[in-house]
Amino acid sequence: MEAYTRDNMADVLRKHGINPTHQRIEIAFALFSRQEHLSADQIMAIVNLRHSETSKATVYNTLNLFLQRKLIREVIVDPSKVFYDPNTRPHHHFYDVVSGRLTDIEAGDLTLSGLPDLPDGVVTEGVDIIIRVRPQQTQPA
Amino acid sequence: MEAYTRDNMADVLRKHGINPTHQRIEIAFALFSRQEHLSADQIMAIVNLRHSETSKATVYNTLNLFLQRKLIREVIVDPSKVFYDPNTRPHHHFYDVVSGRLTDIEAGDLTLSGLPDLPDGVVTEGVDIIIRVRPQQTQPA
DNA sequence: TAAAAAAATTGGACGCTGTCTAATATTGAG
DNA sequence: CTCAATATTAGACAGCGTCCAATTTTTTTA
Repeated sequence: MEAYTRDNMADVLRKHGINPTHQRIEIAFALFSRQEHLSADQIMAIVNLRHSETSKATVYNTLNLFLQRKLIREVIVDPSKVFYDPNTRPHHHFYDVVSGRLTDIEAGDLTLSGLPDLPDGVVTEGVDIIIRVRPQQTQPA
Repeated sequence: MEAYTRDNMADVLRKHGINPTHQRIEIAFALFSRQEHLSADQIMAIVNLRHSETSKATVYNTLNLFLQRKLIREVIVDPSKVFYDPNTRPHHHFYDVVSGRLTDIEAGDLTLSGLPDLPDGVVTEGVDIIIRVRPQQTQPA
């Protein structure tokens, strides 16, 4: 899988049982071609750059559909908005609390030990690890 | 430090450089006496149980002040609301995605190894680890 | 203590993110 | 092509959190 084109995005959608409509292809293409963490409003802005063709409702419908079908993940780090992440391999995040920028940490090398047993009757759905960072700076007094 | 009373909450506030007003004491008492993760609206409900005396603006002002002064922490797990956590010792969380319940994981026993170096020019502000769990259940087809 | 200054609180308007609904448009099957 | 199923839409709406200017409370000063 080298380049992301609108055509192979359609295939990816089909493989996940999603009917590839224009809007869905554009939204998927926005996320996958950039390989970035984007918020819903950023995605809407990108998709409507040339001519407005996708409504807010469709952006949210589509992102939630992609989430359900596990085509993308959501990243909850900012209290005011969700980010959508086209990388579904196991990984974690640096979060720059000043700029709001998210950076991936590959999960490969990373181990978490000493976790207590899960409470009874529950199963793990996922593990989110977020390293919050800020630009090093001479602190104001 | 055994019991949390309104009187010793005032001391705690003073120790953190916060002027202990009625409203601030009630809000701190709500969080510390319960040792639970509460959202702003839950805190407002608790504080106004007997007679309404604290406005929404004050609840938010106060929680943000407590955060600044590092009296409490915020926990960002639910896209729709922030939880406030009176436990500032290093620890992490189980989050039941169905009930929304948060449970502490003491950081003591827990180690994270294999972290890549920080990006240049940034310093760590904190590490959040969230284990998302759901009640074990025969899955509907 | 009284008077003045500083700090905190307030209601309500507001903005933003995300959901919902009912109407319309598009798609796909036969 | 026709019909049914699916997707999209605009706009109303709801919830969380912020902001503002006016008021109240607290602290300072004398």
